[in-house]
Amino acid sequence: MIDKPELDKRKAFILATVVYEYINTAEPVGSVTLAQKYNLGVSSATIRNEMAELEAGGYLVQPHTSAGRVPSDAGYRTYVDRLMPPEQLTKDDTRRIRDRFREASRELGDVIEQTTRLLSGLSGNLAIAIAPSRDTHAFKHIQLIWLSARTSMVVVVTSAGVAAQRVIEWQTDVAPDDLTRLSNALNSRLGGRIMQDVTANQLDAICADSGASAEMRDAVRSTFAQARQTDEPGLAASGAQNLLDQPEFHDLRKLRAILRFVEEQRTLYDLVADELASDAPHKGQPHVRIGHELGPDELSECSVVTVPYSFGDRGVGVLAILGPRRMPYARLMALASGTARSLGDHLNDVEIR
Amino acid sequence: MIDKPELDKRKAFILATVVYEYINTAEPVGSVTLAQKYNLGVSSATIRNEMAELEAGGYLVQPHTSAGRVPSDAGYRTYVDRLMPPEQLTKDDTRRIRDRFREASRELGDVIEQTTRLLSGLSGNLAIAIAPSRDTHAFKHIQLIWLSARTSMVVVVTSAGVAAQRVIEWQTDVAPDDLTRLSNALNSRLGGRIMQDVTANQLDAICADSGASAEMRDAVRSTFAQARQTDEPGLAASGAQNLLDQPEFHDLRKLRAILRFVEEQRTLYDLVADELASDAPHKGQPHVRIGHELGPDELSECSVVTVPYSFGDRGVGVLAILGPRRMPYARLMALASGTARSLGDHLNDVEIR
DNA sequence: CTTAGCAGTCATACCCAAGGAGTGCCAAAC
DNA sequence: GTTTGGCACTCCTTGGGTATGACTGCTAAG
Repeated sequence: MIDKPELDKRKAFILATVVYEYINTAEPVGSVTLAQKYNLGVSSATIRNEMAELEAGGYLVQPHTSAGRVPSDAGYRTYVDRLMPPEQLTKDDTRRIRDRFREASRELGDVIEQTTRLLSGLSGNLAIAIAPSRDTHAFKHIQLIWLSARTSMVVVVTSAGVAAQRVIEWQTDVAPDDLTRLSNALNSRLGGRIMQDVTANQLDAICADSGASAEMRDAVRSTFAQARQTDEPGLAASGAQNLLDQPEFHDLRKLRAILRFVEEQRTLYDLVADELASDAPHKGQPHVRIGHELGPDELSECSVVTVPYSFGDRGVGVLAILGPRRMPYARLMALASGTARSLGDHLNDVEIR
Repeated sequence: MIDKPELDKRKAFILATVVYEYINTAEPVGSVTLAQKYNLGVSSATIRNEMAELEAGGYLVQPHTSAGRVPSDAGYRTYVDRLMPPEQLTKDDTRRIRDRFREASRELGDVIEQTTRLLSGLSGNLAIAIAPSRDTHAFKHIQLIWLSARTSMVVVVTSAGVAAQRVIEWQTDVAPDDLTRLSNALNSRLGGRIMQDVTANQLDAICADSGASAEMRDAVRSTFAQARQTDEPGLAASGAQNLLDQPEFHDLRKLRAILRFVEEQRTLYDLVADELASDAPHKGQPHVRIGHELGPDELSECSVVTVPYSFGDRGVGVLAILGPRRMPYARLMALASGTARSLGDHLNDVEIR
C-alpha cells in the first residue's frame, strides 16, 4: 500500500459510487457500468484511470484481472467516515420500533432478547445485544421469604427489576421472624445504594447486627453476588439465518466459521464489549468496524455496527449488528441508533424509582 | 406403492444394511459395495434382485437409474421399528450428562435452555425443549413486597421456583401492612393447591375477605395468570448451525427453508407439542417421526426424535432432536432418553417441597 | 434360486472453445 | 495536462461434447 493522498473530489465521488453500487448489486463494478448508470460527465476511460489510481491507493481491489473493482477495508472505511450520505430513520421504521417497545417485557433479559429480534428483523442481519452491567443499578429491596422451616427464598430487587432470586435450603430451622428482621435491617441500611458500592463486609456487618446465623449471612452474600451478575453477562443474539441470504456467505466454509464464532458466547461478547471498554464512548454515536479491523480472521469479510445505549445516566449496554462488509452502513447505523434510543427510553420507563 | 409383504430374513438384513451404510456414508449404496463390505454370503447379483424387490415394496428409492439405493421414509420407518439394534448410552455420555446437570441452574427457563445446548452438542443436531406446563405445579407462596407508596412487587413461587414476578405501579398509595395482610391471607388459603385449580373467583374472594382494593385484586389475578403462563410456552432451541455440517443441507434453499421454520417459535412448538397432545404418551419412550410423517413440506428431508420428560408425577415437557433423515436413530434415541431422565431428576432435585 | 456376464443408463468430470466483461495502454483530440 | 476512443489482452464463465465409471436389469447357464 502506497501513501494515501487526499482524494480529490472526483476520486471521492467515484469511490463512493463504486461502494454504493457494490453494496446494492454484490457484483464487482466496472468502469462502463459506472459511466452508464451514474452520469459522471466523463467517459469510461477516464473512470478507468481514476479507478486504477484508487486501487494503487489501496481503496479498491480487483478480484482478478478482467473483473471490476470491489472496495477494500480502507475503501469502505473512507466511505463510511467521509463519503456516505447519512440516513434518517423513516417515519415507518420509527413507528415500528416504538410500537414494539410499547408492548415489550419489563424484564431485562426478555427485553434485550426481544430487542435483538426486532433489530435483526429490521436490518436483515444478525443482531446482538449486551445487557447493561448490573453494578450500576440502585439497590431497592431484599426480601427473605419463609416457605417452610428449612426452605426460604431470597429476592433482590434493583431499579431494573428483579436482579436475583434463589431458593435456599437451610441446615437448621429458621423462623419467619428471623427472616423478616434481617430483611428489614438490610433494607433500611442499604436503601438507595448503588449495587457495586455494597461490599461483602457491609453485608456481614448488617447480618451480624441483626443476629442472623452464619448460614443466613452466606445466603445473603451469595445472592448479592448473583444480583450483580459479575460472572455471566447478559447476552442475546438473533437473526443468524439472515446471513444465509447474503451471496458472500454462500460459501459454506466461510459461513460455518462465522456461525461457530457467533455461537460462542464468550467470543461474541468480546467482540461487542470492545465498545464498552473504549475510553471515549462516542456519546451514543454508532461505531463501525470493517473486516480485519474486527480482529478475528473468521470475520474478515464482515462488518459490525455497534452503538451504546444507556438509561438514566448509568447502566450502559451495547447493541450491535453483524453482517457482510457489503452492508448498507448508513441505514444500519440509523436503525441501531434509533433502536438504542428506544431501548434506553423503555428501560427508563420500566425502571423502579 | 404396491402392498408390503412381510420381509424375509435376508431382505430385512439387506434393508438394514443399506440404511446403516447410507447413514454412515451419505452416499447411495450399490449392490457391489454391500457385497464387499458386509459378508452376506451371496453375490452382488442376488443382492441386486433383492434390492429391486425392496424398491418395489417401497422401502428403497433410486435417485436415478444408475445410482445406488437410498432408504425411503418407509425404509427408515421399518429400520427404526424393527431392524435397528438398540443402543445404550456409553458410560462416558452418561457421566457427561450427569455432570452438566450437576452444575445446572435451578431456574426453569435456564435449565431447558442449557439442556438444549447439551443435547445439541452431544447429538450434533438441532435440539429443542419445551418447558413443562406450569399448570400442574403446586402453589407455594405469594409475596406482595412494598417498595414505595406507589410501587410494589409481586412474586409467586410454585414448586418449580419463581413462576411470576412483576412490578406494579399503584394509582393510590398502599401501606406495607395492607400488602402483608393480603399476602398472608392468600398463603394460608391457597397453600399446597395445584396452580390450575386456583380460580379467579377464589382469588377475588380472598382479596375481598382481607379488604384489598380493586386495584390489588386485579394485580393478584393477573400475576397468577402470568404464573400459569397460559399464553406463551417456554421453548428453547439450539444447535442449528450443526445442520450445516450435513451434506444433505448443503443446498442453501433447503437449509433456508428449514431454518425459517425453526426460527418461528409457533411452528416449532406445534411440531414438538404433538408429543404432549398424543393420547398414549408412550411412557417416557422416545418417539421418531420421519420425513413426510412430520407434516410440513420444509421438513420432508428431516427426522425428529421426541421424548417426554417428567418429574414427580406431574409436569410433563418434551425434548426433541431435529436432524436429517439420515440420522443415527438408535444413538439419538438413547441420548434423548438419557437426557430426559437426567433433566427430570434435576427438576425433581431443585423442586421446592 | 443363484450367479456371472453383459448391455444399457445416467450423473459426473473433464476438456476445449467461444463469449464476454473489463482492464491497461497508447495515440490523438481537446 | 487531461480526456477519450480504440484496441489488444487477460481471464472468468458458459456450453457442448466426450470419456469415465458406478450402477442397474436382464439373460442364460450353473
